[in-house]
Amino acid sequence: MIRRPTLAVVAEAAGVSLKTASRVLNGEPNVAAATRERVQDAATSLGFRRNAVAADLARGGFSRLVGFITGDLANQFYSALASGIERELREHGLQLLTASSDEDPAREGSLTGELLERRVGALIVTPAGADHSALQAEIAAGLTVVAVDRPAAGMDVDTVVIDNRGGTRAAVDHLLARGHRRIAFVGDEPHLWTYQERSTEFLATMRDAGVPDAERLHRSGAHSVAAARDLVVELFAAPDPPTAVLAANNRVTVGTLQALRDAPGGDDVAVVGFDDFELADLLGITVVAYDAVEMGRRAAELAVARSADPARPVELVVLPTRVVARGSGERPPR
Amino acid sequence: MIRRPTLAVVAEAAGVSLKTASRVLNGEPNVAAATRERVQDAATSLGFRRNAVAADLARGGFSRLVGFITGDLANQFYSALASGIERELREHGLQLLTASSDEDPAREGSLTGELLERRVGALIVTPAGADHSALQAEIAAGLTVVAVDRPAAGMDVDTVVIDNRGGTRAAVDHLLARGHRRIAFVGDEPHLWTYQERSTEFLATMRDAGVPDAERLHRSGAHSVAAARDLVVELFAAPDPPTAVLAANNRVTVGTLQALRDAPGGDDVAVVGFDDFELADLLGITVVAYDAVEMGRRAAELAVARSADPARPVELVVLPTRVVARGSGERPPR
DNA sequence: CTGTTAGCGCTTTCAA
DNA sequence: TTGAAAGCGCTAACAG
Repeated sequence: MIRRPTLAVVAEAAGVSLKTASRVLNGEPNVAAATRERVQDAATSLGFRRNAVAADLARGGFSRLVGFITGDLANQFYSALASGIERELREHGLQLLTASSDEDPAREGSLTGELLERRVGALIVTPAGADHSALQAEIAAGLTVVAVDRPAAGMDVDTVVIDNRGGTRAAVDHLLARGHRRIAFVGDEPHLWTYQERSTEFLATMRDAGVPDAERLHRSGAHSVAAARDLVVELFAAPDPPTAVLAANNRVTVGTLQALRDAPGGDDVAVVGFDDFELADLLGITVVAYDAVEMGRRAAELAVARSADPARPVELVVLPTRVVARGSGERPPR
Repeated sequence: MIRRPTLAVVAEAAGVSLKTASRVLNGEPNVAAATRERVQDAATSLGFRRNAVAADLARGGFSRLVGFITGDLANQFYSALASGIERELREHGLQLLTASSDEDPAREGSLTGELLERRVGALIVTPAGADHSALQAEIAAGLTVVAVDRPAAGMDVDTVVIDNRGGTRAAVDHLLARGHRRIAFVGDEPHLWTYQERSTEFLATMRDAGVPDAERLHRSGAHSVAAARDLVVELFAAPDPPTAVLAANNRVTVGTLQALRDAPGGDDVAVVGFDDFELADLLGITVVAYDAVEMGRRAAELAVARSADPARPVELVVLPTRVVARGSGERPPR
């Protein structure tokens, strides 16, 4: 492997000291124009490329990298986050280091370790585990941590989430306004924070509307499309079935649609799904939508802000949601 | 910001030399068990965390980072690639640095530069631009480059692609076998390599089947869902319309479905789409599918292999595709 | 089995 | 406006 020219080589070629070359290549002021030009020429002709590894080491402290630890990069939602994060970081000359935890808390821990070894200046996390005590120590040592999509249990860090409660309430109101009373709620695993928010608000909204016994049509545990489908099939096999379904996330929505497609009269059931998805438009599915890319961008923004000013107050950003009516949610009760 | 303990501090606390501490913490052999334990204890009690930045610099050459430059991380397909890459890299103790080019060649260039400054050991690229001459010099300097999804024009590097031609032929044969002759092809921008492969093979397969004038129903330029929809509407407004459509990628497939939904008799038209997508199953769309995560994994594998042995012959990996019949592609011609 | 001595390529005082 | 010298925290010979 061919050696790359170092700053020293460039300096020598330009007939200046190492420091002067450094000044020029970093765009620092106080260099004579002629000198500047000489250095620049030498650098380009030698094919010089600064070594960011060495630069970060010499500067001490943190590297110009930011880590993002997430459940599964292949997941539409997380990759939208990553995209927003990366874009914002780039504006600030930072680079993004991504790592997938597969939603496994143990793995989340080891990934955190690896990123810390790389001396990331900030860590953006979609917290999977419940115990982040290890991170606490790091925060004390000056590490910036930002939680995105859900809060980090027991940690007082900057956080970006969407308005889960408001979105849920809007969705339920949307259905109530069209005359539905027997509205089913189908949610993911109960230990998930987003589930809890949505579930709680569903029940509260129903109660506020004076609908008794909303729990009867309230289900959880639909972590996969298949599980959601089964749950919905079951709901419609029972007496006094729902006339509308609020699917608490996009996987549940798909499962619900599968179940309704095969059920007699399934076409008449109103459906509102939480989370937008690519073909919801084509399928005419009414959803509670929000901007995941923006969510990532805001998280990165917070990370940058805190790195710059560690003393600033901890911030909680709540992004809005909106109901996008596409047909499925506007059907009247049978 | 609190200072982190360095190796020297750990060594001192354990009463050994710096090098011995280094040996223990890197799991190198030839250390007495007692010493090992002493060092390990000191490290944990001090909360030591090795500095990968310093380690990489000391080792010289490349860092243990691999860069991935891609069109748009928010895109389902690219994020699947990223996911596969990241997983494979982790197996080898490497970390992934991602960057989105927005399919802009200029941006691709500057991102390349930034990653090179970080001294990435390899660069995995979905080449957007046509001119990679800058990269050529880097390859000569020992950089490993792997192209994924499409070849890098004019560069002789390891490459992972899918069998675009085989997939196209299989799709066309699938339709021909059901009696279709008036088969339309709707493709993306003609300058895209994948378009060219699919387009060419479509025409060749039609010719081989003895279908004259296949060009009549052959269209390109559908870079967005809307453009695809318009193109399909147009095809069906003309006399002697197709009885089947081969949509050359998933965006085109969606546009095609939108157009057919609104067209009289659109339900009878057979549709096969290139690229699988999340709800194809629910919608009953027959597609040419392949494994994007695996594609990423293979690319990372090649990157690792070449870094280990720069002299190995350049490899071209062609991943298989398969037709997944779900209904839309099995309709007979009217 | 363990330690000593040089750097890696850059930034950063502090002088000149 | 420019330069000299001292590290950043670690690895890598090479000795003992």
